[in-house]
Amino acid sequence: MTPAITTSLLRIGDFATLSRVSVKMLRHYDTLGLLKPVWVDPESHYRYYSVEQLPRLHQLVALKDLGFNLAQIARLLAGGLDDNQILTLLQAREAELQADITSQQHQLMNLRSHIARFDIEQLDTEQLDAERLDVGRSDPSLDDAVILRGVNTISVASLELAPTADVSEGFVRLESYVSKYHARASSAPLLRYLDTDTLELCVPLSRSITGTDVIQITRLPAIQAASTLHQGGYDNMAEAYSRLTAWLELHNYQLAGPLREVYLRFSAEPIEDQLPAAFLASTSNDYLTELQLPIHMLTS
Amino acid sequence: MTPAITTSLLRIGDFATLSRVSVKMLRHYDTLGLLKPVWVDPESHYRYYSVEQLPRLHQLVALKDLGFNLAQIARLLAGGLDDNQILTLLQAREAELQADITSQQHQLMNLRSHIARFDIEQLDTEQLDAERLDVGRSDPSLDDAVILRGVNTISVASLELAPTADVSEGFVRLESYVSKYHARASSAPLLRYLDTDTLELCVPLSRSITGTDVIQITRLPAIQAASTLHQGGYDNMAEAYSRLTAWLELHNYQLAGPLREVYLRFSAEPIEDQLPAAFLASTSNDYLTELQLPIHMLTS
DNA sequence: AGTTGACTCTCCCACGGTGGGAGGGCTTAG
DNA sequence: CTAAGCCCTCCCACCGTGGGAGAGTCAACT
Repeated sequence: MTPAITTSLLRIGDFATLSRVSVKMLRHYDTLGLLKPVWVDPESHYRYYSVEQLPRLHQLVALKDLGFNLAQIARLLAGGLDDNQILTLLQAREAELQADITSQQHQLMNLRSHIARFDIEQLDTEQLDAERLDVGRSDPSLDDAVILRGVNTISVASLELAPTADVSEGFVRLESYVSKYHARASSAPLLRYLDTDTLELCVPLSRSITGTDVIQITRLPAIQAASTLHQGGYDNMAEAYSRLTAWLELHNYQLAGPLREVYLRFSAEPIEDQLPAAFLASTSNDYLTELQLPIHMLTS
Repeated sequence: MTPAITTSLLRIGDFATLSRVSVKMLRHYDTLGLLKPVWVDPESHYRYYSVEQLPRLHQLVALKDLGFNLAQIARLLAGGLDDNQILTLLQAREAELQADITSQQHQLMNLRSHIARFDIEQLDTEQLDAERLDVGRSDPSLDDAVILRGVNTISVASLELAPTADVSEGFVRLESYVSKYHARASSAPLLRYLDTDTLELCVPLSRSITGTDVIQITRLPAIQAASTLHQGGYDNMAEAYSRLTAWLELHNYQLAGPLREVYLRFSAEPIEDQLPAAFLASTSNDYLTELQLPIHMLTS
């Protein structure tokens, strides 16, 4: 009983049929060195495979189905990795996949709240036909002025003030303090409404510096925020605020932190003229302010 | 109070800073017609944007975050779609996303069962060191011979037999019946163990034909299957079977239907010689059989 | 032995969203 | 007027997959 298995050679098409992997891909795996044919005719360059290669190919496909890319599969199939290394790769992939799923679930919830909004509008339609004909109406699908966006953590120098205090004087103090250290990051200054009798002015930092009694160095947390823009002077921002709160209710989100006003374009005080020019506006018509309302997504 | 808003024009870099979208992408959106600058200098070709364009850009980004591609976004932003059309698009995207998530969750469970297997092995290692040194051992990460794969529905002509009956005679009957109709699909014939005293022989069909009293035309359901290959004659397939069942236990899956034997390479009876040559083997050493064990994934 | 049809070879291109870089023009502050 | 920093267009790369052109090869049937 010698195990004299003399398997016949398969041409690439037959091997493709057997393995249910396309000819194109087999050739690709060959050039990548993932699965070389057992024999290649030196004259015709025809690739010849053997059934013994099916298990390896199936491993390859299985790894692909786990979401590894071909480079990673090459490393895994090459062997020479001990169990711990393999385990690490698997776990890394697990974490990645986990993260992907979470982010897609967020997408899905987001999408559903948009769809829900349509359903509400359709109900309205039935009841409020008369009114609607007059009103005309903005495009309902594309939240005209409010968007949901992620905001990263920001290192800032901050200063707390009473609501009655002079805000721009506070910013001047902050900017001049930060500029002494040459630590000004080139992003927009902002303000947070910590509670009804505290404002917090923030100026982004490019590196860590030390604070003072009143000027604190902190990191603002990353948030998901409902965001809207207000263009023009600061006297009429009520509209933007009501847009935000209406959106919040409609989409069924919950407040998750202090509101932020981000000053995207504004008038520079003399002391602030080291700021990136992109942020400077010449007239109050050009002022641009982003309102960010931090939210939790309700896991419905 | 005329609304004479005369906004200044922004160069692409400033607009990119404000919108947090890269310059590259702004140019790309321009060429795709998704967001044209309000003005382009005809001499220098410099693009000039206005802050009024930010809301549109933010809509664009929001849609991108919902997973729409740029072509779809173009359609959505172009306007001219009524509510129902938009709703349809949103729902289509919802379904797609839902499907993606499901498939990724399958991936994740699959991945976890591989990881779990490692943990088990590491436990074994502590307890069974002595033995293991002798045994040598196959690579544990890449289930050497068993893979998990999806199998699509297959239209087949089928014939039920008792386990004692002559299988190859049954296949001859099936193949000759099917070939009369020229309805043979070019994939491998298979057998299902319906219960302890019924075998079902199946021959894939390329189109629907009518059956007879004993030859039935059906569709095999799509399954997830643990799959392994057996090479050689049919007298010693026990090893392959035990591989499968061991794998099943190890990975904590549940049986979800009758086992299938797929005859990937075998000896052709004369009557069957219309079969694709890829399936024909000349010696029993070249026989190739795939065992498919349909499984449910346990939602752990 | 030659023809024919099916198969295979290599090489190039495309997708989509994003970024890198080269080579050259434009603007604006000093 | 110069230098630095913008901006322009055009090309290339990623990654996994497939399409197609043009040429060569194999096997089966006259």
